[in-house]
Amino acid sequence: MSEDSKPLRVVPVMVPMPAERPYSYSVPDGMAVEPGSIVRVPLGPREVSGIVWDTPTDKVDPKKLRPISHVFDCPPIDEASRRFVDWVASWTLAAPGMVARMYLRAPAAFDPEPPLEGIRWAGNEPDRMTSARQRVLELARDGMAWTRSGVARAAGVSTTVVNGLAEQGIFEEVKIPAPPVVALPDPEYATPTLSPNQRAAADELVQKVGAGFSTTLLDGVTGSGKTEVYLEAIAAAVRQGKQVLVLVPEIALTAAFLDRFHDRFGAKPAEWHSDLAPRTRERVWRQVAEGRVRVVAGARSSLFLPFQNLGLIVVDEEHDPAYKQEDRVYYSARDMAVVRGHLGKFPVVLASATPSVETQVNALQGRYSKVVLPTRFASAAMPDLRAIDMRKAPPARGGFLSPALIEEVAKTIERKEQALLFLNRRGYAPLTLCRVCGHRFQCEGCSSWLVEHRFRGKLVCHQCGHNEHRPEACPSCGTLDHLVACGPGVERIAEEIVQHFPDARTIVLSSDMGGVKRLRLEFEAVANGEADIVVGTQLVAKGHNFPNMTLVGVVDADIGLANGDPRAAERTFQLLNQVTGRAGRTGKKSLGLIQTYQPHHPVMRALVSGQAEAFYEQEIAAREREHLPPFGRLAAIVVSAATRAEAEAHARALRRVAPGSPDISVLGPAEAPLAVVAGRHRFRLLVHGERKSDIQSYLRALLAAAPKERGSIRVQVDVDPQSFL
DNA sequence: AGCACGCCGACT
DNA sequence: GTCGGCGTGCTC
Repeated sequence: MSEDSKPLRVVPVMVPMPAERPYSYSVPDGMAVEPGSIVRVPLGPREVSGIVWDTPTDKVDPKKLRPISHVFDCPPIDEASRRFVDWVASWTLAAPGMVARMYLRAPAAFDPEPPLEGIRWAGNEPDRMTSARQRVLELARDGMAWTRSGVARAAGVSTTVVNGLAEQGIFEEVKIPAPPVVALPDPEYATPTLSPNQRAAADELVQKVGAGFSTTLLDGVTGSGKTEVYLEAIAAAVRQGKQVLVLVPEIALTAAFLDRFHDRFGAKPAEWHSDLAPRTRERVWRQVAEGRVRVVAGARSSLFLPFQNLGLIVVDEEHDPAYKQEDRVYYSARDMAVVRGHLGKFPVVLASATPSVETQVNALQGRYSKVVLPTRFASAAMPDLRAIDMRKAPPARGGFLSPALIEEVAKTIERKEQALLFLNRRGYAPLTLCRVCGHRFQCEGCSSWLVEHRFRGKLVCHQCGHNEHRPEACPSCGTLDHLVACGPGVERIAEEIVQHFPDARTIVLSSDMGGVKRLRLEFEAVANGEADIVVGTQLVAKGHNFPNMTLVGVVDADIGLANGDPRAAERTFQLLNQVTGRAGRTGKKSLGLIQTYQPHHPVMRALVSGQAEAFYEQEIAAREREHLPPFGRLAAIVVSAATRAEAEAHARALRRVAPGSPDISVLGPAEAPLAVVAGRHRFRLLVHGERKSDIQSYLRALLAAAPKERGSIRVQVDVDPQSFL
C-alpha cells in the first residue's frame, strides 16, 4: 500500500500563545481526536498543550504540518466553552490562543488521577493476634477497601501494624478510585426557612433554572438574605444534574459563604483561586472536567474551568471591581459570565446590595430581570448611619480620629461589643518625607510614593511591590531622625487606637498580612470575639459577618472621591455601603460613623439617608448625558515603553492612524495618571463610541494601521476599562 | 508566551 | 580570544 494514498487528517489546534487563529496539525493514524480534545503538540523547539478546535483555519503549507504527539485521556472542552473562548477573544481583542490558555492552567490534571493503592481483607487470619492487629481487623473484616494509612489511623495504630498484616497475606491489593475533592451537595439536606420576600425571590430564580438563558439582578440590602435565596437556585440546578459556578470577588473572604453552603447542602463547594495548593488545584480541575464536582465557588478565573454541564452562574457582589482582570487578557468576569450563560443557554444571577450602574441600567431597560429583597432578614436591623463633619469636629493634633468616633468606640467596647474602623489604605503612612530638606521617598521604577509599613520596617511601592529598608537618615541631606510620616494607613490608625484604648484587644486586617489561610484564621478569631477593635482595609468590607460588631467607623470616606475616575462616586458609595453594612448583622442596635470633609457630597447624603435610588438616578443621568457606559462605549489603549519619548511617539502615531468614524472618537494621547509603573512610561488613548458602535472593529482597524511595535514598546487594549490610572 | 538566533561589552 | 546581555523573529 502506497503511503500517499492515505488521506492526511488535519485538525486545528488552539495553542497557548498569542496566535490569532488555531494552528493546523496532522493526526497520526490510529489516534482519535475530537473538537475539545486536549493534546500535546510540537511548537517550534518545544512541546505545548493545546485544544483541538473546530473552526476553519488558513490553509497551511503541508511541509510545515507536524503531527499531534499525544492525546490526553481527558474529557474534551465542551462546545459552549470553545465558543466562549472565541467570544472572549473577539470582545477583548486578546489572541484566542491566550484565552484558550486560561483553560489549560492545570497541566498535571490532563491525565487521570491515579487510583490510590488500597488493601482489602482477603479472609485470612494472622498467625498471632495482638490487640493492635485486632483493632485493624475489626475495621477491615467488613470487606471494604482501605488505604494502609487510612485504616491505621482509624484503628489508632501505626502503619507498621498494617504492613505486618499485609506481609502475612491477610489483605489483597486493590485500587481505590481517587477520592472526590468535595462531597456531593445534597439539595434536600436542609430545607431553609425563608421569609415571604425571600421565598418569592427564590421561586422566581428557581423558575429560570433549566429554562434557557436569562440574566437576573438579585438586588437586596446587606443582610437581606440574598445568599439563602440564590442557594435555592443552586439547589434547583443541582437537582437537574447541572454544574454550578458561584463567582466571588475575593475567595479568601468566603469562609462564611462556604459554611452557609455546607449548612444548606451538607457539603462544601469546591474552591478555585490562585492560592490553592498545586495538588488540590489539579484535582479540582480534573473533577470539574469529569463532572464529579457539582458546585464551584471561585475567583474570576473559574469562568475558565472545563465544566461539562454548566447550568447556572451566580455572580456574588457583582459590582465589585475585583471582577475586572487587568493583565494579559483584560476581561470583566461579571460581563463574561453573562456571555457564558448565553452560550451555554442557562441563567445567570447577578447579586448585589449596590449593583453597578451598568447592571442597574440593564435591569431598567429590561435586558435583565430584577428581583428585589427590600428588608433585612429576621432580626437584623440596619445600622444608624451618621456623617462626622471633620471640619467641625477635627481630630486631635497628630491624630486622625475625631473625638466623636473615639467616644463611640469607647462605648462599644464598654458594652463588650466590637468596633470596626475602616480605612482603605494599607501600611502605616502613604508618604514619608524629610523635615529638613523636603525629600520625598518615591519608587525608583514608578511614579508613586513609597508607603511605610512600620510593622515590617519597610518602605513599599504598592504599584510594583519594590521595597526597601526604612533608613534612619534622609538619603538626600543625610540628616538623622527627621523623617516624618504623612497621612494615615491602617497601621497608624491602629497605633492611635492603642493609645486611646491600651487595654482593648486591637487587630489589623489587611491583605498584605499573608495568604488565604492566615486571613481566614484572623477572621475566624474576630468572629469568635477574640478582638475588641478591628482596623481594616477594604478586605473587611467583603462578605464576612461579625455578629457582635455594632460600630463601624469610616476613617476617611473621601479617599476614593479625589481621583478623576468617572466611577469614583459609584465605587465609594458601594464600598462604604458594604462596610457600614458589617454592623449589626444580628439585630443589636448598631451605628455607622462616616468621617468626611464633604458631608454634603451626594455619596455621603445617599449613605446617611439610605436613599440609594436618588443617588443611582443621578449617576445614571450623568452617564447618559456624557454617553458613558452603558450609554456609550469605551476602550483604553495604553502604550508603554522604556522611555517617555518612545511611549509618547508611538501613542501619537496610533492617534494619527486612527480611522475617521461618525460615531467613534479618539481622545488623547495623554500621559497616564500613573505615568511610570515598574520602569515603564505609559501614555493612554481613550476610544469613545456611541452605544451601538462596533468598537472592536474600529480598534482592529486602528491597530492594523499602526506602525510596528519596535523595541520596548508595548500596546495594551482594554475594552470596557474600569480603571483610569 | 517561550525560545533560538544574532550581534556587541567584560572576563575566566 | 570567549561568555552573555537582550533585541528580533518565528512557531502549524
